[in-house]
Parts: sequence; structure tokens; C-alpha cells
Amino acid sequence: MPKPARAHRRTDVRREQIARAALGLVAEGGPRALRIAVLARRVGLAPSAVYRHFHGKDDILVAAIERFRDMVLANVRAVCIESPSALERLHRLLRRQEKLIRHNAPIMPRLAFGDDPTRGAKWRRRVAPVLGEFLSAIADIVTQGQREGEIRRDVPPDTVALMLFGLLMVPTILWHLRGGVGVNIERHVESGWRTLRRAVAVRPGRT
Amino acid sequence: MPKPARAHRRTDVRREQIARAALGLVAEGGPRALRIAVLARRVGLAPSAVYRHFHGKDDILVAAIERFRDMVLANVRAVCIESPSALERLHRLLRRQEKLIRHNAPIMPRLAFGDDPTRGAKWRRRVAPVLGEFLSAIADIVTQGQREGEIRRDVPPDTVALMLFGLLMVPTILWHLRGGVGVNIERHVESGWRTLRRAVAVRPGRT
DNA sequence: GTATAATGTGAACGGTCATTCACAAAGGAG
DNA sequence: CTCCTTTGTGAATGACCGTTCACATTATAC
Repeated sequence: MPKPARAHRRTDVRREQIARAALGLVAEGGPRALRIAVLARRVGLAPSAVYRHFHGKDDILVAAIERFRDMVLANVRAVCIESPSALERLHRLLRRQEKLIRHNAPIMPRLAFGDDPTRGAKWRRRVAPVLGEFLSAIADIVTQGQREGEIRRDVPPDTVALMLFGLLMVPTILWHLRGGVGVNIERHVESGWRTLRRAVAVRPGRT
Repeated sequence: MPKPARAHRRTDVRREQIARAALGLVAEGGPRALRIAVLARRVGLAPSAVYRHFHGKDDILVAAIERFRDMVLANVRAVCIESPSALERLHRLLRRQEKLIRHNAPIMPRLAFGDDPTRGAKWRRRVAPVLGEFLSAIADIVTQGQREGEIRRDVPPDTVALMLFGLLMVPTILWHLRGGVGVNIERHVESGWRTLRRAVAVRPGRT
């Protein structure tokens, strides 16, 4: 009775496969849904084989978060290339992130509130910097807009950053709570942006 | 060797005690931290005794959510008594909810994103209506403000509701991610409100 | 081709936790 | 005081899951 004869792949390839699959699982069902058995099945391995490439579950999650971080920062870089206007950049960033959420599910809040009591704190320390970088990037764009006279100088950039993030996060929470039905995230994001824009733009109406 | 001689309390008293303790646990560590053993210890019972008063964990969580719902709706009712002005009501509601979060920790997002794959969906169906009621209450206040000429008629009430909720939720997420240090939720909420107010008030500047 | 390292496998171990159950203690009605 | 119901207890059960390990298979260097 011979073994199923599974191909041996180099560990860097496997690490990539596993991290990708892990991020998918977290997106679908939160950190707790990241189960070694399921993960291994998706990659086409036996559960024990996973440990050839990662020290353990924590290690895997770290790699998955890394992937997520890359996706977010790629969006930031993209909008800065696409347009020189701060307001336009913010609007585009909003749209890109919304699309990211739509395809990859609410990873950020799931990571933030994944509630494993033992691992939770450790994981949160990994996620916090990702959110921090994202918020800083937004705040930087706002500051730039203030310098160039496009955005009012009497709104704190970090407040705008948080509100913008909220524009994404809240419809996502609602969507998630309702089981993914009856919530049009895109519409909420657009409507919220129009409102927020009026509060921060020097001359409301354009862009 | 006699038993510790624990007092027998009526089941309605116990249900109350248990639900209260359960909400506390969820607030501190999310639904997963709601462990029967811990819960029982806090109430001063053996784990098995809990099952005299509840069918199981789900049942307990439902009771806890009920308690949370009551707290939220009490805040809504209170602000409507405190002031007739819509903007003033919204501002006060924000402050009350902020205080609720500060004392009871981020219950809402924890419930929303508690990631138990098996129970998750069932629990979310219980939490969704609570958020729904809260958002509706905010939207109603906004509509009232529009009727009375205090709030611009060109902003959708549901958008304002979501943004207001975001004003609470986002600093809370940040605070939680950072392990509860270095984030002044109250300051963020106030700053956000000033900004949002400018976007929705007919004559910005007052209240 | 062969030796050696890298990768893959099934089975078993151990920890955590909700839940059950037979029995004990307490409270209240008579 | 006594009976019966309600409430409380410790021990045991069983499910779930991450992790380990001795051994098998494949890749690779020589």
C-alpha cells in the first residue's frame, strides 16, 4: 500500500502558499477559523507537514498579517501615483480599500477582535502597527492637502484619518453582522465621503 | 468531610448574577473569554451549577446581550429627555456611549467579530438587531433635526447614523488594538464630533 | 546511481472546555 | 419536624485541535 505520492515543494514556495491560504481563512471566519487541519487541506498537505514550514500557528498568522499589510500599503502607494490632489487621493484610497474589503472580507476588524484569550494580545501587537501605518498615511495626505490649501487647517489630520477609516469600517461591521446581505458597503462609503468632504474641504463642491 | 455549604439562591437571582458576570467577561475578553468555569467562579458557584439556570453557553450569551441592549437604549431615552435639540441630543448620546464603552469595554465590536466558527453566526443574529435599533434611534433624531431646520436636508440620516457610530467605534478599535494605552477615546470622539457637526449642521458653530 | 538533506505522512498525545449525572445540601410548605 | 422541590457539587465524559514523532518519500548534490 504505497503513500499517495505527494510532490515535495521547496519551503519558500510552501510558506507562500500557506500564508495565502491562512489569510483567506482569517478573512472568511476570523483567527479562530484558522485551523491547521483546514489550512493543510487547502494547500494539499497533511496537517503535520505544515510544521515543516512554520513553527506554529502564531508564526503562520504573522506571515498572513504581513501579506495583508502589503496589500494595504500598495493601495496607498497607488493612489499617490494616480493623482496629485489630496482630496482625490483620499477618495481613491477609500474606493480601493472598499474593494479590498469586498474581496478579502473584513480582515482588519477580525484580526483586531479575534478573541482568543491566550493568543489575542500577541496577535493584536502585530496588527496594531498595520493600522497605525494606514492611519499615518492618511494623515500625511491630509497634511499635504492643508499645505496646498485644499483642506481646512482647523481639522486635525488624525481626526480625519480616523473618520475615513470609520467610513470603511462601520459599513463593514454592519455588513458582517447582517451575514453579508442587505448592506451596500460601496453606497455607504460614497455617501459618507460626500458628507465628510463637506466638513474638511476648503471649497466644498469640487472633486 | 462536609460540603462547603454554599447558599441556595432562587433561579431568577442567579440568572441575573450570571448574565451580569457574563457581560463583564465578554467586555473584557470577547465571547471566547466567556468560559463556564470562570463565570461560575465569579458568581461563586461550581461550573455545573450554572446549568441549573441556563440551558448552555448560548443561552447565557443571549441574556448578556439583552443586558447590553438595555444599557444602550437607556442612553437613547435619557438624551431625548435631557434636551429637545437634535444636535444636542446627538452630542450627548455620543458622550454617554463613550462613557459606556470606557466602563464596559468594547462589547459591540467584540460581539460582532467574536470568531467562534460554529456559534459565530448564531450570535451575530442576536447582536445585529441591537446595532440596528441603535442606528435607527440615531437616524430618527437626525430626521427630527431636519424637520426642525437644525440639520441639513441633503444628508441621508442613515449616513449620519453610521458616521456617528464610527466616531465611537474607530477610537475604540484603536484603543483596543494598542492594549488600552496611549489612545484618548474621549478626545477623538469630541474632535470627530466637531468635524461631523460642520458637515451636517445648517448653521455650523452653535451647540 | 547513491548518499544525504529536505519534505511529507499517519497515528498518537495532551490540553482545554462545555456538558452530564448521580448524589448532597438547603429552603419552604404542611 | 419532615417531605419534597430547588439548588449546588465533584467527578467523569467526550469533542475539538494544536503539536510531536518515528518513519516514508522525494529532491538534490556529488
